[in-house]
Amino acid sequence: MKIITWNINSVRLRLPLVLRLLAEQAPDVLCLQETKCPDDKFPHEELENAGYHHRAIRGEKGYNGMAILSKQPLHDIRHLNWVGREDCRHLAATLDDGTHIHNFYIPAGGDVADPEVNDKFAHKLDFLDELKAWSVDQTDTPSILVGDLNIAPRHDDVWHHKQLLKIISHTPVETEGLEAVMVAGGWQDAVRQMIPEGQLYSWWSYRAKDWDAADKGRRLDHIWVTSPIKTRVKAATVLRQARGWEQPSDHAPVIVEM
DNA sequence: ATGGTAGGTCTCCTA
Repeated sequence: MKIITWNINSVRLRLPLVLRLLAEQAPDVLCLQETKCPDDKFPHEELENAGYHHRAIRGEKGYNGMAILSKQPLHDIRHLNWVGREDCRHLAATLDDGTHIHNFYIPAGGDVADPEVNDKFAHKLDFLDELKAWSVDQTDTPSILVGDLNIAPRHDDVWHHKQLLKIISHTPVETEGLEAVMVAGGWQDAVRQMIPEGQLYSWWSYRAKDWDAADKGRRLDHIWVTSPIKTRVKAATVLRQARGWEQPSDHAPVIVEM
């Protein structure tokens, strides 16, 4: 089984890229974030024709938005509200074999790394606290957590550790917070399980003149599994070339095979 | 220290 997570940054604008990914990679399950698409405008027909007959969607106008596209049935489609909000940052479903899939879009957190003056950063830290508390109950279930977590936890998940210590996505309070979530849930980083060494990124800013040459990336997108299924992880890849496709997302797809 | 790009929507917000 192959699962892919991708922050698509508008599923309608980039539908051709989604179809290309599905054709080239043929994942069993594709989890999208930032669809920016209300449910009544979701491009069902094209995805149905691509063979993804099972779709869970949860969108809103303009911001956020989640989707799970699958070749196999999706059961018990559900979501939780986080930090007392109803924004579309979580969507979950269960596969035939009982594996739970949780698709997340953690708040980016704004620019100033101080929760006292930056409400968006406070929101992000509150989200992490709730994720930690929720994770305690996931340890014994066969679960996969994927998504744009907007945190690059390791030194080699960013292009320059020291230069990014005060930059949101790599501040100690975030990286330690994410580590606490992993410990609480017994989550295993499936990508680093397969690629334990070296620089690895899944996001490159639109603002760079030449993202590929500069290569100032961060690993913001993740695929985790709980302990009961960690030995099933067989391969992991970041599809870096998708960042170079025509009119790309600023995120590359992250792929795990189990 | 600064400004750089992109998408959606209604003039600016979020990333």
